Amino acid sequence: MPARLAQSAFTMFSRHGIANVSLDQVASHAGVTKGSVYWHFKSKDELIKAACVHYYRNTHRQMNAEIAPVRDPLKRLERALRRSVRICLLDEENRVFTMDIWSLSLRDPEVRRGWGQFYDSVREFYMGLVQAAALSGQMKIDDPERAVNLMLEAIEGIKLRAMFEPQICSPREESEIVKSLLEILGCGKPAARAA
Amino acid sequence: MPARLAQSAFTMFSRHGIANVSLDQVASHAGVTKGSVYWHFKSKDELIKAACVHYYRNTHRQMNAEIAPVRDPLKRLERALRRSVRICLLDEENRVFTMDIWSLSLRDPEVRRGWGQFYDSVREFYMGLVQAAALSGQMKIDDPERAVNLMLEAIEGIKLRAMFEPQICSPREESEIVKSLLEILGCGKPAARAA
DNA sequence: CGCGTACCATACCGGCCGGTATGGACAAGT
DNA sequence: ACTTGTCCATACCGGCCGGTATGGTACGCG
Repeated sequence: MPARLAQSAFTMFSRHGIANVSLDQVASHAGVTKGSVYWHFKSKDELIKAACVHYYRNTHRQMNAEIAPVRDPLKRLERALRRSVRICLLDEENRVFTMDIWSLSLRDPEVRRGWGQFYDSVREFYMGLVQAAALSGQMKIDDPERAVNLMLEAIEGIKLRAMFEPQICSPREESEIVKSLLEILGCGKPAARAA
Repeated sequence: MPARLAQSAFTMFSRHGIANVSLDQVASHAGVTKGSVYWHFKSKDELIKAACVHYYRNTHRQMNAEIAPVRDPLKRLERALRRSVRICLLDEENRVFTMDIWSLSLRDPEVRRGWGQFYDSVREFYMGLVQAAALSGQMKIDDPERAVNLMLEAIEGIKLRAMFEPQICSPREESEIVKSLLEILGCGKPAARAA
């Protein structure tokens, strides 16, 4: 039941924003009442943190599932990137949730720490993919850590740009962006660098 | 007085977050009371939008002042980048305000539109700098628009990374980041691209 | 069967804050 | 001097929501 409440909290938070969701609504969505919420969590903040953990786990699970069926290192990297970009471009609920968590992180050190660890794990995830691709000789990269950091920064920026320029949320743009990210990683530049 | 209220609103919002600041506090900071606020603005949302406009204007003013004393195109670009990066790394109040505005943008189309126009102007600003540098032959760039977009995305990402990894907020990292951004723009790669 | 315990529903409180209603100070116009 | 309009202070309302207090139900256990 705690997991179910965390799930409901995440869903409602993602849909309407954390500040606009009361504990009554979360409880109602989970089929219980506020009394039950306060039995399992001692405050709204605790519930928010539980929703974050739910989000972290889900993200990792889906990301691993995305690259699982592919063996080729470069294709795995590209698949992961494509999924990240697609979420940034299209998943509006993801935007709502992450934005609110970022705002919260500014004032709640615990939330900030949790999200920071999540980012670390994402970085490690991509570092693994990049190094695998580099080992297989499919790409060459001078400073992997720095390149991955720069790429991750760009991904977050894309999420923001998608908010204010919905017109970039097309499959064509998606491919373009993925290509740009691969270029940051030192890969690609297939024809543009011809001159 | 409306300008003064907008200024006070921006200051308070930046310090404590929009949701945590009541109109009484804003009025008190400006030396008046809520009655005056509701005389000049018909709601808190209006005041928030006024604070945004204040922020846009200030940013443009300071940015232009930053590059004004320099003539060399490439140095102007680098100076602008350095300032943008520094704000992302160090200006915590800027983070608070922008985060809250981003969250608001998700639900208020008017706020979103305003911020989108602001971003457009920033892009134009950097496009001008990049094209000037390109015309002077100091850098060569295939697709300026695309490169500038990618760079701006990375800048926003840096603001986020600085939240969760305060250790990157050093002058040394600042220079590194500026160098990375210049590389995105097609400039630099001083020795790394030797191979 | 009595009893404690885990889990959940109901009812209620109280503070905060956006918004309003009202009145007063002060200047300008006639 | 009287009105009118601007600008601001004071007082107050009312809803929302986090949090609590309490009661009820089912189950396990001796």
